[in-house]
Amino acid sequence: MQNLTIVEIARKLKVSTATVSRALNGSSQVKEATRKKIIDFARDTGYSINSVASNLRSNKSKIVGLIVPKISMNFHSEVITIIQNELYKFGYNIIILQSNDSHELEQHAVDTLSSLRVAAVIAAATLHTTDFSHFDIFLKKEIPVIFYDRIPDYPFGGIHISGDDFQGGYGATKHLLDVGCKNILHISGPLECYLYKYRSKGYKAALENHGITFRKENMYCHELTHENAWNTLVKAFNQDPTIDGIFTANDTSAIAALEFCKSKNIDVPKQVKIIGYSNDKRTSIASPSLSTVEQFPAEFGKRCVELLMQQLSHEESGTAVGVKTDNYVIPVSVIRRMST
Amino acid sequence: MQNLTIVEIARKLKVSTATVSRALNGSSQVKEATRKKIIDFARDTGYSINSVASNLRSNKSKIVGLIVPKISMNFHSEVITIIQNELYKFGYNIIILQSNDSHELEQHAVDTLSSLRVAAVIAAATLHTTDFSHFDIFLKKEIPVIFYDRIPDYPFGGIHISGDDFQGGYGATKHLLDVGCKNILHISGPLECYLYKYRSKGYKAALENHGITFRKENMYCHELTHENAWNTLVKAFNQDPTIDGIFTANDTSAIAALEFCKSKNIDVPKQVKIIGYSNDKRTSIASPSLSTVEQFPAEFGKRCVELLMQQLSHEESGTAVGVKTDNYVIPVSVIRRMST
DNA sequence: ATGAAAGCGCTAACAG
DNA sequence: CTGTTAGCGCTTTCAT
Repeated sequence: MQNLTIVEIARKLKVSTATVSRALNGSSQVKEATRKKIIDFARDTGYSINSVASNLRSNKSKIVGLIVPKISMNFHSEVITIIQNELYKFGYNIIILQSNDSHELEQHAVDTLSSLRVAAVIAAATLHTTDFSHFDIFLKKEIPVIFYDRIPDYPFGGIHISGDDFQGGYGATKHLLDVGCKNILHISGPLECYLYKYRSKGYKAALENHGITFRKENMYCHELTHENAWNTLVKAFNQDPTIDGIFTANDTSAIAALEFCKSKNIDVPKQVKIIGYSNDKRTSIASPSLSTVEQFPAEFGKRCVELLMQQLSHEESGTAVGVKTDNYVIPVSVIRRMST
Repeated sequence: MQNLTIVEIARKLKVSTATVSRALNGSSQVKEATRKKIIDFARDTGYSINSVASNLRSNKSKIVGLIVPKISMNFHSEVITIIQNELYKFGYNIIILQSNDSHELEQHAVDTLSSLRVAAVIAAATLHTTDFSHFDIFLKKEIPVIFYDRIPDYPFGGIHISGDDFQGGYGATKHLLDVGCKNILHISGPLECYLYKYRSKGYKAALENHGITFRKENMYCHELTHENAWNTLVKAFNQDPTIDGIFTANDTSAIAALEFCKSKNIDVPKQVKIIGYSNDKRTSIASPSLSTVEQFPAEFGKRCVELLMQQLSHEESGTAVGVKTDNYVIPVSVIRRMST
């Protein structure tokens, strides 16, 4: 079946395409009778506007591009769900591209979104992105960009929304200290990544504030897979069996730590206490349930959309003065469970 | 910054737009020197093709629309990840819309994708979708449609990819019987939904094949939230404390069952054995770890893309003879863990 | 309140 | 191998 166009509607109804377009877009300057005639005809014939043509002509679209490492990551999938549902309220849709934490794919995603002429971009960079200049293309075109979670750690355009990673790291470590730990192992991700950098800074600050000297043998940095964490644990406990607390910068590693302790008959929380990061769904299921740091993904999502719509509406009203640059921090909260 | 167009490139380089277009699209009939000149210029000036214009003119796009209940559902997020990564190999991108299991939103998603003129559609319907006629619009326009997981339970166009829900239900129940259960409770989702209908059929068939009469008091159907499952468990165990096996049609309910048993000091697996469905990440973390049915989401994703590309390439070569209709079934596999 | 006409940026005959 | 030309379907002045 061929797609019906407004030209055909216009011909059938003996009006001009301009009128059809107006009626369909709810312009106030169409006679009620004419409007009804057009709307009814469109409905009955199953007319569906060609957004591609519309977007080309008007040079705007209602599509927001998302770049995320992997949508199957619990935190991101929750953020995205919220983003989409919030954006829906404003008639926007999202197109999602995954970088799989590969710089090359991220670059490609940027190119794709740029070609697609999306209205705005929301991105969580790869673990290894330290240079964000490939995002410049959006800023140059005055396309709003919002980075969340994996944000640039240096002055860069766009809006940055991060969790309070320093406070998260500080709070998690302080919690372990408060419940009696003296020798805390920290398993961190790569320090180039904003998240891990500040979580570990929080870890160090908490130690210092409690009169404990940071020892670099107690901190390991690598991609936070289950396997990596396990290997680190083997090494760390071999070197120093007196470790009595573990703070991991994600929950997968905390789960690995829990399983490691079980396998070595180390009692959790008696001998070793564990706290993770992100409040992954699995942490509350584990036994003992794992303490962790709640990041409030819904807040991230809402904040992203709120700030985006702010910019987009400014733009529409011509009030735009280039792309806004700003930083927002979402508070975190330590969740105490049975592992501490 | 204004977007550079091929018209401007053509003018600067003193060639025609056609030549620019050809060079940029890798046409073989452009002199090497000309091509290089154009490609270089485009790269240096940061030209980015306007896909919107290109799509409009050529009446095709490299975007596949996805409609899913919720991307934060473990199974779906895994399927989507695979779909996107597979599609990437063919230069396609995806635009994702969530129905939140609402019929109204699903309808809206269909409208949106239709307007966007996507190349194809991949959909997992809402829990309550029994009438799929709103998807007709794609079939009429000869846009390939692939339903997965939540597929129509009656002859309907497009390709249907489902897990082997009957065998899954059968296998799970048989497994409980094999390990000694005599009185098995089945917590199912709404039977209008393909998935649950066939899982429960499998449950019944397994009972019968083992000489056990199905009793309708042992089967409850409702949306499978943690809370609903909990309420059902309270009711069921009040009525019949001799239940010694529980087969839930999703993992959230299995987790609820496990927690329920713990709260009532019912030993799992000694007094009651539990098996869920989907191999959610949480099931292997639970303690005792939960048996479940693996659905191989990666297979779903790969199959979707494989079949899609088949159709899309047919279409391209003009071999299309309407939209293909077919059914594919992905095998499942019972995973035995400590809960049984 | 409506119509005529121009054109968004690109592709694809067709011609040379 | 390259250029000319005609739109894709829609929105948007500018008239009337």
